[in-house]
Amino acid sequence: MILDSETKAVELPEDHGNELRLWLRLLTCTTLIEGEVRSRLRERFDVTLPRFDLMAQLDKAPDGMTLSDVSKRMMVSNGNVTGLVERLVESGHLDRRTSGTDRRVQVIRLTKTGRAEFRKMAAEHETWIADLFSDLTPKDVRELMRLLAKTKLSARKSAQARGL
Amino acid sequence: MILDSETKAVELPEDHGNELRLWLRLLTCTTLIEGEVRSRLRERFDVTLPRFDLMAQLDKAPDGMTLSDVSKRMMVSNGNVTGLVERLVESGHLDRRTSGTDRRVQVIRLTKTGRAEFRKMAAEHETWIADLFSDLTPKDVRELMRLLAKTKLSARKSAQARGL
DNA sequence: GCCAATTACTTGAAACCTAAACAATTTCGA
DNA sequence: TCGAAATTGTTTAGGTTTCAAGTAATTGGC
Repeated sequence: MILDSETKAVELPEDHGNELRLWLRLLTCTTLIEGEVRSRLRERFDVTLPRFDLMAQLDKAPDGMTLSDVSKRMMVSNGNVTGLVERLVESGHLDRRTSGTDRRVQVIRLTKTGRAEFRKMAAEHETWIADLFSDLTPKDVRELMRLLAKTKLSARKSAQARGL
Repeated sequence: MILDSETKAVELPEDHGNELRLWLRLLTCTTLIEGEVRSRLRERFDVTLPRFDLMAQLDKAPDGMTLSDVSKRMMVSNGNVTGLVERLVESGHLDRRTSGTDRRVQVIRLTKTGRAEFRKMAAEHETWIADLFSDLTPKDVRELMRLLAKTKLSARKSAQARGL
């Protein structure tokens, strides 16, 4: 099948080992940090990471969010959010009500208790993250931000291209 | 409580916003790519990501691995591996036997079928990854590798420090 | 040789997660 | 205005995941 190595009109198995190694390293970093945060959250506040993440989204939206918004922001499935919200309403951290203008829509927001509790956790959480990244110089951080932004765009583009 | 802003012998709430934003971006990238890989694996080969990951570990170890090895490498809990292996043995992808020298130890390896199937998936998987990262230049890739290596060390150190 | 500590793995409960099918509601074109 | 299409959220089934507690086997100090 290899007929023309000049014009590249053939299917040579190119070497993508570097990209693969990069992906594995990216995954390792994330898993490592995520696991550490997860275990500290449980140990210190007896809360799970998904709950913390959901509350973090809501803390940034004083007027509340719809379940779809949350689902998109957190990049998790609809059904997942339903269950997560269910448990957080149950525990008194979230308030949930049907939208006045669209009866399909559920608007959720943090309760007073939920917000206070989250703020306490968030403050400590931020120091954990700073500590986990503490060997990086400010320049490293800037450079990583830049390269990850580029990565994000690249991945989104590729995912988008497949979607159609 | 703030008495001495010169010697820094006080607890000022420092700003770690940049590290936090970096972490969120890192998480976004990983989630994005992982979700894409997950959905392509399902669509193309009807296999889940955890199964693919486990098989990938075993493909690199022709003589097999113990469950503990797998658990450490994949950074998941022991109990998780037990169930995962269970299902892969059931489906004929894995072979599992008790070690001859230590009857607590289970050694697992890919079956012939399992290996063949994995190799097919892996080849395609590699092109997906290359595509997802395709907007990065070789220099970007090198630079990311370097910075992520540094990040990994930093995080490991911080996690280690807490562990004792 | 004995027994306490460690190691390897399994089990069980609860939570998390996805994909797919579904019901309710809204939107919008003809 | 009517009805098809799209949107929002729930439900269901099947996996994945953690943590904690438990069992079995080995190791090492005495």
